[in-house]
Amino acid sequence: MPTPLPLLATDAAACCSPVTGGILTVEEAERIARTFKALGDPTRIRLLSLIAASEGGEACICDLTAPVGLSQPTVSHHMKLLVDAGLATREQRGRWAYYRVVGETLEQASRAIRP
Amino acid sequence: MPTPLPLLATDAAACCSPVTGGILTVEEAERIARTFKALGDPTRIRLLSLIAASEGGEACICDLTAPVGLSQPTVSHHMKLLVDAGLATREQRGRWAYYRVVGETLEQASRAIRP
DNA sequence: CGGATGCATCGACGATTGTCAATGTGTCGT
DNA sequence: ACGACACATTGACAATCGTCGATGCATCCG
Repeated sequence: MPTPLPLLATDAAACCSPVTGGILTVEEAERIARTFKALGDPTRIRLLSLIAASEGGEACICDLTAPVGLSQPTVSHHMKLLVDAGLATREQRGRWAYYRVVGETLEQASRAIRP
Repeated sequence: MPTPLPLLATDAAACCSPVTGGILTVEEAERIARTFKALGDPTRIRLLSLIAASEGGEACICDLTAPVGLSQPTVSHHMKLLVDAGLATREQRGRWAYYRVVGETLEQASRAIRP
């Protein structure tokens, strides 16, 4: 079977014009800025890094509070922002909430500022 | 000659660990977040896009105020932030201040979040 | 059932941000 | 030299943000 349907392989790439690829509309600029705003805090950058480096690529809040040195509510707050921005996912399993990094969103953001 | 000295060919790449490439130090996270903070505003995203799309890849404040629909001091303020973040350069020529996008910084930021 | 655990939400606080009008600074043309 | 121009800086304001302690809401275990 010869790789049947590439089809929308470059889907994520086609969806968004890069910053340096022509004048962006206000809506496009707002969408792009929303993602980078979520990335514009050292604690959140650190949280993404910690989750990505965790076993199985996932971590719960209890694994994250100590490394970042902040209170549990604050970490929960940051994780909510990351989830809202599409940079992380949340999955409740029993008492714990497991977070994962969404590579697709990171790649999309990365592509948006590739010069 | 068998590709004599690659050496520092990947210099810009080697300078900064990516977010998903291991646990970042606080300093690295702060450096990365500083850049994305500057990119986390729709007006600034739009300004970069406008400058990059301008003739010669440069633009003065007077070219930018009308498209973004903000006052001249506000545009000056945003451009100062972009320059401070290393995302733009400023060159005074006569009465005008010409701004350009710094592709290297964009690429570095892009690389930092490549999953 | 009852206590303990993991997390989210709420309310509050100081700090930062985006915006503007007014003003200051340097440069050009007449 | 003087007015006009392009831009930066200042001061002020409302809005947003990052943080915490206190509290609420599930879920698990004995």
